[in-house]
Amino acid sequence: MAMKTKLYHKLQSTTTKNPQWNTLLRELANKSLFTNALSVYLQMLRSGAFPNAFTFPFALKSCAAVSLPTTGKQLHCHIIKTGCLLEPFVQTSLISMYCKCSLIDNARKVFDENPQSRKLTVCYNALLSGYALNSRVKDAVVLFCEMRELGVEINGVTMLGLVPVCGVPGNLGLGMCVHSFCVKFGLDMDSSIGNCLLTMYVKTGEIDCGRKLFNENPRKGLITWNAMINGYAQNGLANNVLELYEEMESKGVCPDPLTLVGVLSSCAHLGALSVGRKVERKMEDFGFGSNPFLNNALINMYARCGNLTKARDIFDGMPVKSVVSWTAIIGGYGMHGQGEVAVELFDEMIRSRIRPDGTAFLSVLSACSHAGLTNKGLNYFGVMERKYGLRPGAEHYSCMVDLLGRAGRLKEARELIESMQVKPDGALWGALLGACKIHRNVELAELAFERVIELEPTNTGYYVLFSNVYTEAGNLEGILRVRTMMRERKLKKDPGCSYVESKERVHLFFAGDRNHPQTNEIYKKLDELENLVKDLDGSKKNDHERREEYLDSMGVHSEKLAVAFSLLNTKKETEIVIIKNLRICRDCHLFIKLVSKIVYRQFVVRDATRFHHFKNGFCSCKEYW
DNA sequence: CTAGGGTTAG
Repeated sequence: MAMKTKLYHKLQSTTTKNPQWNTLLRELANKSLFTNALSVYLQMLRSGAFPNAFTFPFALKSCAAVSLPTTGKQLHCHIIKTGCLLEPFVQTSLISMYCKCSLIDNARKVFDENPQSRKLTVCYNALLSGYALNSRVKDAVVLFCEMRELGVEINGVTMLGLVPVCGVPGNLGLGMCVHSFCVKFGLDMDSSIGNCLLTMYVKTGEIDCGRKLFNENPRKGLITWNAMINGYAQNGLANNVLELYEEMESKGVCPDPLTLVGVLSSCAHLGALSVGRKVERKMEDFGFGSNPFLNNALINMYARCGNLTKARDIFDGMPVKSVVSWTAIIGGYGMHGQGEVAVELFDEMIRSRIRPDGTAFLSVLSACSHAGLTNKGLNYFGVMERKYGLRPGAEHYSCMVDLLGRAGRLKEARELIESMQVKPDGALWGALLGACKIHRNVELAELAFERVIELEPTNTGYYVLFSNVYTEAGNLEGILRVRTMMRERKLKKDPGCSYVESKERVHLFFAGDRNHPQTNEIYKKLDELENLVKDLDGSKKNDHERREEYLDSMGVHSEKLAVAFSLLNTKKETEIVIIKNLRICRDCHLFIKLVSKIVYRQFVVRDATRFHHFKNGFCSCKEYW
């Protein structure tokens, strides 16, 4: 009897206290102070107060936000003990928490074990968004069909869960089907769903469909602009990004960090340093200076635009460096041939207990391959799977083939290809083909070429590369065969070009180009340079190199024009961005290297091959000749 | 006093 009274009193006192605890918890959770909210929850338990159906949603939300699955499971136990599981609010939060902690099977179990879930739209919505989060396309679709069969009400939030599921390449059919559902339910005019559909289209690569939705949207919000800008950015349409960003500013829409991330990433692709600098200033004006996403994007932008010092400063100044920050700076050093620094940084990252992921490994492998650190690269490649359980993807294999191939270890490169589990892609055979060109292995080049054009039949760069293998072997018949092949397939080599950014403008050159207003000056300068270079390096050349030089002096490569232009118009280290089908040729590389020795000027050469979207003519100030 | 949702970096 005494016990009963004691318990009764305790319950009495705690029930009166509960609302206070709950209020505190709610306030913290709403202010995104999730860790604090969770410690308040623990304090509450210690003080003897009982959590109730009003407590759990906030505790679960906090748990989901900071992704603490263990705490989440404990909460689940408390919910069962207090008998709150049947509360719809609690149940939904619980499902959502498991989804956000990537414990989707636990979420499903909660859903299945409580028959009333199947009557509640909110429970379905929580689970559906969980499938979306974990990209379980099929499960999401099945769940949606089940809702329709059972006649569960479908609302806007349901579609917000379902639409992003379709945002994977190759799922356009499904995406359009879901889009038509939105129209059918009259939900497509909802601004959130409109944004979601837009994102879905750009993620499937249907950028034009996305743009159509964007244009048709009468009430574009910040998120709409961001979705379109980042959609362009993710599809490599950097010039469209800058154009749209300008339009956005002219309409007086204020950017947020997400906008600027997309813009910076496009500046990085284009080498548009001056626009990038403007964005950096804007970032500071708006007080986004310490946003980690933006700082990572800035590191990448400066690194790709050749200013490694600045990139390093930003990196060093970041109080918390994520694996993305490390990858950006490692990639930056790798890109500029400073493989040793890249490797050191990678090791330092591991020492500071940041776990590398696939992309981080890719950056260090590529750094090794460019700097000729073959054995280091092989070592990392081994560690990647053995120690970190990361299965190498096709891109890692391409990098390794490049690494081995450049070092002349063609046999090993070939063996690696034969041993790999993933399906080889074009880049992989292309890397082998490139290596065959360097090391003059015609036989293996023929095999690599055969494979690469099966996968990328319209990539003219590979035809040219292969024909150069024959050129070097003096095989005229081979050259002719490749040319015929190109003609039959109606392939024309895209003209390569190079550009230099100067005074807010992009100055673009094609080979033999005479369109630039300063053409005469540029050619005069180039002539001067060619002579200087010949004098400097003429003595120690073998016949082969002499012949190449001769062939080279026949053509005015776009790189050379860019170098001459930059000497005439810019004062400091200049970045020359090269857009060719494959990569800068050896001769131009040599030319630039020698010129920089003669004139004591650094040139940063960046190959933007994969991002050439110049067809619409980007220029940072919209003037373009 | 309570649940489900849209746009970011390497």
